[in-house]
Amino acid sequence: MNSTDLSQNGHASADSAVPATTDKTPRTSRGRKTLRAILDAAVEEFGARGYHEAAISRIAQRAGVAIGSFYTYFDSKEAIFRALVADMSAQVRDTVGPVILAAPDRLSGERAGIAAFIGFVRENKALYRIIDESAFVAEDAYRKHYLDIAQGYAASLTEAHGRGEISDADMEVRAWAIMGMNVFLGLRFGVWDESQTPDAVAAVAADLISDGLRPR
Amino acid sequence: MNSTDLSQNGHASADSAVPATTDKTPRTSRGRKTLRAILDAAVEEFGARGYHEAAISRIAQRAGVAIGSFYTYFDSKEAIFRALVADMSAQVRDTVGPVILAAPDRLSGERAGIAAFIGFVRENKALYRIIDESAFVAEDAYRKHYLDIAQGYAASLTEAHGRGEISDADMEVRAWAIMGMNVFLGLRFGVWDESQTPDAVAAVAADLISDGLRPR
DNA sequence: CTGAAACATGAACCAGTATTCAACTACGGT
DNA sequence: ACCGTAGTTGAATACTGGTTCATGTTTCAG
Repeated sequence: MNSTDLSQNGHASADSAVPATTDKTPRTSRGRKTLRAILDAAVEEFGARGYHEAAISRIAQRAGVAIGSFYTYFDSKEAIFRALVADMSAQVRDTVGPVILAAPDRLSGERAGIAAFIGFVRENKALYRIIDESAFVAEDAYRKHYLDIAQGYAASLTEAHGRGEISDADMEVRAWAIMGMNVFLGLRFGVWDESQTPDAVAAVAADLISDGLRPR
Repeated sequence: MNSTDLSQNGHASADSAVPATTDKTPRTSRGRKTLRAILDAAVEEFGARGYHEAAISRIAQRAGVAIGSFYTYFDSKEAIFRALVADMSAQVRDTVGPVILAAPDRLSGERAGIAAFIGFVRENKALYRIIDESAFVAEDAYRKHYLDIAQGYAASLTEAHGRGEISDADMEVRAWAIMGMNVFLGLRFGVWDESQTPDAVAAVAADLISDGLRPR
């Protein structure tokens, strides 16, 4: 269910006379198992109730541990939330990115990417409740998430242009435009309503991205 | 700064043996002035700190009234937030909609619409902190906002297709795609960074919508 | 086996703040 | 000028839930 480190001490501190932010990484396998349980419970809880309605006590309960144990692994409610944001962010990139690159050309890649994203969303409904809500809870993490994706996206669009696969224009603006498209389609046709197949939605969207609205 | 009713009693109740939800609409000009002050203060407070960090006491302070006065006009924190969501929602529609329709044809309308939206966002930075956060505070209001816009958008796209101005495809998907585009561009180039002109961004986005990425 | 480090426990603490309410003042029609 | 209604006030109330901590248990290297 997760993929990256999930550590909260982003900066691996070496110097430390004062106990710094005590390292909370588990050292035994029992610890790792408990951490995993807390993390999974947190995704459920935040996903179901959102950040502010979510309660540490309830996360602990879902995980089957005492409240105190939560604080053995995380410094605060915000800390675990940030860890989840970083993790989900990586998951999205690791899931959708490769799909786009694997396509024979950029235009078909876009289509596959949208379908993959919608599919991912359906399997991970908590995504919006975590990443999007981070805009109001941990704005820096939110910005980093989209800025990182947009940057990578713009770079690969520029490459595609170099290969003559797409026309020229400001790739950053395009990256943000396409990203927004994906996010909204994911919300509407991934979270709110699953009556259409991801492929059907992706086909329409990819067509829009490829050829625009202008009649043939 | 506002535009619609802002009443919280959406359903104008006529029958009422029990004082129902006491009508809080101001009756005197003094009352209207105070309400206005509270509303403006609330936009500031919510805009600056987000829903949960915002405090009624602080809104009252900003408005220069006592806490009790707040409750003379609103039943709760959520009530005023919902009123603001509805109001901003209407403002966006009333600002951007006409711009699109005023254009000679749909494609140039899209461009003008995007520019208008980014411009609006720059003048109303609290927009995202209110409408987007409503997804986590008053989800029904959030859904209504986007569902309403998308519906109107899809309908007008269908008309444009009828006039032969745009190609055929699922207009609802297209509406959501374009809406997402706008929202993200507004956030990135309206709220986060104003180094580019709305027109420049709109030009790139409109070009994408009109002709797609495919090279000429 | 053994002791120190890891880990677990949950009652108690505490800070923040939404909401209430009883007393008071200004307004506007007559 | 007078009175009922609208509006104002802010201290007190009530409650929620994040965080701490002293105590107890498990793990594991030596």
